[in-house]
Amino acid sequence: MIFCVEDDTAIRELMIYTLNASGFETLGLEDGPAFWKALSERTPRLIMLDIMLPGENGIEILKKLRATPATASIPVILATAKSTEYDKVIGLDLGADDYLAKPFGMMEMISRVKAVLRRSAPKNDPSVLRLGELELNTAEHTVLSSGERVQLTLKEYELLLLFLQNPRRVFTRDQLLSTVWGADFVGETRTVDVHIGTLRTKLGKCSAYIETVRGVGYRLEEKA
Amino acid sequence: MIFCVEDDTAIRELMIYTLNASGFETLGLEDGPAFWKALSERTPRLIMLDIMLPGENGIEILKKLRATPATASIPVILATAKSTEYDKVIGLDLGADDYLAKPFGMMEMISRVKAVLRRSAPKNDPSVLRLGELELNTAEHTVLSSGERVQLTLKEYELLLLFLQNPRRVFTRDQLLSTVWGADFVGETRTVDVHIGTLRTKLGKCSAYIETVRGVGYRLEEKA
DNA sequence: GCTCGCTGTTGACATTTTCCCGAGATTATG
DNA sequence: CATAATCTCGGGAAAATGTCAACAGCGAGC
Repeated sequence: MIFCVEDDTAIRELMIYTLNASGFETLGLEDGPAFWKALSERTPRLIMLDIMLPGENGIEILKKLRATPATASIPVILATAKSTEYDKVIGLDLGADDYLAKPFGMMEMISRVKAVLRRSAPKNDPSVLRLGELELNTAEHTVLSSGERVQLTLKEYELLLLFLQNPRRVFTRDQLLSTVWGADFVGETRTVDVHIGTLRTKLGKCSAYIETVRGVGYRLEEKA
Repeated sequence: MIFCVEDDTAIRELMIYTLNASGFETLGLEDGPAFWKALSERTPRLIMLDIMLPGENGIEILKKLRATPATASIPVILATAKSTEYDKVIGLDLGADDYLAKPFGMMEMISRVKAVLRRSAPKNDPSVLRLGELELNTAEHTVLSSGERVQLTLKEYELLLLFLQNPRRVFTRDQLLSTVWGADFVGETRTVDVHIGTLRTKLGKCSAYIETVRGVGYRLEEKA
């Protein structure tokens, strides 16, 4: 998820359209209040931040972000029409990760977005999959249920990974067997039941997320 | 140490002068051969790379740098007079960390250098790595476990270094082999087990930090 | 040039953990 | 309430890992 903070609707829509077309889920925000509200609900991988905003300007927002530990490491690309060198210096010394001077081409924007994401990948993108209170980290191979670390065996982990990669999708036992165990696996479909069982036990509270679809298979879904 | 690769002597001297004045030790190189020779003797924290060079151009140099594990993570700032969007795209997509279009001001250059160094600092800089009661000093090539000096062999040291540089991250045996032993190593993955074993023995108390992830590999983590 | 000692590698074997399957218990559905 | 599907339990099998010891390669020092 990328946040795009830009007050000019036409530019914002163009940016969002382009980012989406490049495969980035994007949320457009038109000013400071909208941005802070969105930030309280989710954490973006990257923030495109216009300096010239009505009310609170981009520089102030960037300062606050950097001063807060929880948001200090979110990459920020500053975008603005004030392309004098002075402003570039100010922006970069505040800890912006990159800078775009208007008018900028959409191709360049995408390139810079990719470059910044690539740089920050090792730190900020530990490949975390989340659903409700469930969290799975592929880099660390760890799973948290309601914030608590859960020890899973390989098969349990791979099952959960598959479910988290395809939330709400129903998998038959055969599909699970061929995906997790391998296409050449020969054995009972009961094996799946057993592992689902142990997985549920270990997940505790979050076990409710794993839903049995009678006569079909299983599905992962966040319960209200 | 910053490498400044630029064929125009006047510009190169100006850049070196400014970087030095800002407290950065700088080495100027005028072309590809001079650069590769210098690189073989020392590893810079940052490379300022002109795209337009006689002979081997900057893009080619950047490609080679990124393709070699030992140099892949050295930050590179591309500098060039070819400020068309096309070239920016090429440069950034190749993994340049930033881009300077000539003519650029020296203030902006310094700002970008600082910004890039700040971003890469956490990865490239520290000479002392710590995790819980474990301490590794890359400058002295020493390791302390619970305050006591531990004598490690080269492979053990390099394994521990890799783990400390990526705490909590899981490495498969193959990843460890290709990173520590080299991509061209041919041999059993068992070798890793044995070294992990000796490493654990030597680390004493801190051996508990090295966690086995069954079916996957190993991970370094501080236990609660 | 030779030996000694250390590092790194490998195979064999021990140990631990995970996995699979059968069968009875339990639950949803109509 | 009957039926079919699913859940659960425990033992034995299989796989992964830990450990040990032998051997090769290399450099230091004599």
